[in-house]
Amino acid sequence: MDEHRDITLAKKHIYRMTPQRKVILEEVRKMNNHPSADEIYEAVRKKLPRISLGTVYRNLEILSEQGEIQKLELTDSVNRYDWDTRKHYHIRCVRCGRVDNAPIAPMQQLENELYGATVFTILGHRLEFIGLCPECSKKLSCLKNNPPDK
Amino acid sequence: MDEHRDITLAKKHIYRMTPQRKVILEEVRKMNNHPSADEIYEAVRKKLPRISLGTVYRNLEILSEQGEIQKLELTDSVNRYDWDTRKHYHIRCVRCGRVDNAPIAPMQQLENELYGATVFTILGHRLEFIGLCPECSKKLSCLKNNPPDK
DNA sequence: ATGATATTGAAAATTATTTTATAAATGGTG
DNA sequence: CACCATTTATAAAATAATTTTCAATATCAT
Repeated sequence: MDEHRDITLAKKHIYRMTPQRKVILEEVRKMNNHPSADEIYEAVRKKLPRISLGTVYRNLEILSEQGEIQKLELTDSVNRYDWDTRKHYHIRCVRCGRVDNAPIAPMQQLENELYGATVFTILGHRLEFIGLCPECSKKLSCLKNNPPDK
Repeated sequence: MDEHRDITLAKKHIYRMTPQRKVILEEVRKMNNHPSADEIYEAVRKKLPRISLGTVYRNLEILSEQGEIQKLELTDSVNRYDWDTRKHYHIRCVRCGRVDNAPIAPMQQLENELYGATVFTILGHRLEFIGLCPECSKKLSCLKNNPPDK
């Protein structure tokens, strides 16, 4: 409900490097599939069995705030995380949720097109492609020839 | 967690026109500010005081499935609804959540650029601009000259 | 009017995420 | 090294948006 940003100009938090934070970062950097917090939790648990999910969430937030990782807020129910902090777009499978990078260069000029045409001050944009991964495409075309309900 | 789409080819539901559904549609058509389910609920309640929030959610889903309205899944915690079902982009204020239409034409050719460059079958794309509405811009520039914490 | 089934209201369930409280760990300083 | 102000971890509870359940109607093609 209240998702308004914190606008205080308070002094920056000084973060400490903890074993938990280090392992979380290492694990995210090993994952190439844009994992969710829960998937990262499961991976980290193998190294630190007593870690709590809350710690994972908190550290993912801190790490993305620090620019160590990128938080992907896709039009999906779950947020995903990416070790690659460079600007790039994504493509998401509507059926299974798989997320790949979209091989297309970021288009900053999109924002320029709005200049003067809106009363808003533009800060950025978000572009996400929706599609079907090869596996789901295949399953769906099978279903089409052979519907499950006769 | 399980947000995979229903892929059954079962026979289409036959929807009935209820007073509730009709009032919900009428109210959304009156609103120009991309209202959330809760805002629609409040508006509808003035006409039908005994309606439940669940009914509003259920009908908004049905109405958007039927193409009577458009469901906007922005990178916001709440979904919004739009009486205008034509393809268009939006710009959202990061601070207060206000959503305006983005005065820029839909770019279908964006999807073509991915053709052959990804293993996905492209179904669509989503483009959302992030910014500050005039009111929030003003408040922020005041804060800059006069920070709340000395 | 009748009957099959879609729909409602109210409440409970779900899901992802955030917050709280208490205890423990960290790292700069004397 | 010991002290100490914080930051952080854990576990559990809280939150918030949305969905589901279920028993009681309402709808509409026949």
